[in-house]
Amino acid sequence: MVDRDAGHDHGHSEGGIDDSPVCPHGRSSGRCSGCQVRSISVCAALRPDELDALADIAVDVTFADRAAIFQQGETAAVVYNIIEGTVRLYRLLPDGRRQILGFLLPGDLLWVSLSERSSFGADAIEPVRACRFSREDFVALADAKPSLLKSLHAVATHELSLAQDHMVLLGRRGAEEKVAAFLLALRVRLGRLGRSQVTLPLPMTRQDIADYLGLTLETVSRCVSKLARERAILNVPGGVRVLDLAKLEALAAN
Amino acid sequence: MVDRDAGHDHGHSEGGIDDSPVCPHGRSSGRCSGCQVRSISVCAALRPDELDALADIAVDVTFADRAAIFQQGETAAVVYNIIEGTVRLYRLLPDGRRQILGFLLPGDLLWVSLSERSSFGADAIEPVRACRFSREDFVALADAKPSLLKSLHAVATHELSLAQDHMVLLGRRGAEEKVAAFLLALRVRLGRLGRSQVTLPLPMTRQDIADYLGLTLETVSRCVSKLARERAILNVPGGVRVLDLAKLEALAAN
DNA sequence: CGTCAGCTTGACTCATCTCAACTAGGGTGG
DNA sequence: CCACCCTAGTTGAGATGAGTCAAGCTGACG
Repeated sequence: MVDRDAGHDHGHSEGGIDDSPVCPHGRSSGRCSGCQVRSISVCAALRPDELDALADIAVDVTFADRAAIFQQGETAAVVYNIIEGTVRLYRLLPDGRRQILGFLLPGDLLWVSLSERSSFGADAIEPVRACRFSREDFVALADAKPSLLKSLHAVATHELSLAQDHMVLLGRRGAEEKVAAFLLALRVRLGRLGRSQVTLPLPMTRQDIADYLGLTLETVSRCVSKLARERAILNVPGGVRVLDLAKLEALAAN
Repeated sequence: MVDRDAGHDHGHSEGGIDDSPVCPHGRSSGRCSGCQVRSISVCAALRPDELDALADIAVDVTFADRAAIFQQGETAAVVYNIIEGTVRLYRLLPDGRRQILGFLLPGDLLWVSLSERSSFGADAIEPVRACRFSREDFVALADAKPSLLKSLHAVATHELSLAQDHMVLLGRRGAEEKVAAFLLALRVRLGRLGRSQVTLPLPMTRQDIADYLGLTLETVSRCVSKLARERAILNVPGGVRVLDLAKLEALAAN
């Protein structure tokens, strides 16, 4: 439990590389409207003119693989909308134990609990492109556009529901069940993004999965091997292929 | 894992006993403003005139000890504001395993994830008094009063943060640590309600605590006994007295 | 070609679960 | 009023799932 996944030690690199506006000083129309994740993110709630207002306060940023987006305890007054790549959210205990709270995929919103210091950290686990808003701008826009605020609320409610799923998983499921449920949930989310339902990319390490599921990396590895041995999945480089969906679903027990 | 806590079998009793408005057909002024939990609930965000609007759509209801407030899967189009008593929120797996998602205390908001079918159930674990709103009324009011909507959003954000605490607890803490952390968190919440910080009432059963912490009731019992043996707490009927706060905090390790 | 991070696998340990017996308090009905 | 029952809680002894420690594998990269 001590020299666990040194990934976040790469931190402080403040991965922002490209900090220029999407289309510097350009006209707004069409910027957000061409966004590939708009239809599945908060922005979907906005009318075209509101979208332009949003585009005016948006900055396109990228983070390198393993870059820290922000750290637990930091007061980051920003909101990100993930466009591409995967982000892990985590919370650290004082003694170094880590719990991964969730993985963010394109279309997901990453907000630092408005104005307080963040209770969690976030880093990129593959190259990430995101849309950044300053907290003030974003809040001002939300104040002005009730539809955005309602949409935000819907997002928060949805996240709460995901958090509840996660609690059940952590508190009341066995190791094998956890792994199966994790893969199935990922499958569904990728499906909603229009990605393959069969070959699941796993950009996170075993340690990440373990910290997400409340297990050790060895246990995760053993469970994955077991699933592969039983021909429920097939290990492929960088991910996993679902061979027997029904068997996986039976193992996940819901 | 089969005949666990039969409490929710008492269900379907639909505990609503007193369904009459707070002050039937009466004038509104002063109803909500005299509410003992107003200052700590969503309602705190409202101006006096808005409070009157709220009072007009509020219905005072009570639930008997062990009564189901609503059940998982049910489409309950309501929002409750807890005034008195304790409520447990739970989620059931198909095979009967239960995870308690949280305990609601006076001032907490109980909403059924607006308009969808509820992914969790709720029941009273002692006599409960609550303020009920129909979903439509509540949403309409939130639409009309942005301050209420923002307040709601703040509540959701706060709950998300609590859920994250809970995930860390479930995924990365040992049994003793879990029990200590549970007692400390309860202490803080009761403190905010102006209740004793020393004698903590525990209206929930050991099984409830176990299902909240992801343990078995025997393990909870053993941990409580151990804490008592070490003079960190003292078992008193219906609850627990905190003897050595520092020791408890050390055990909870945060 | 050597190194290193990520992953796998095995052997053993240990925390927690399971099963079971027992105690205490409260309510009920004969 | 007492005998009984029922729920909640406690405690012990033994079983077991997951953790720990350790060795070895593999592919990427300098």
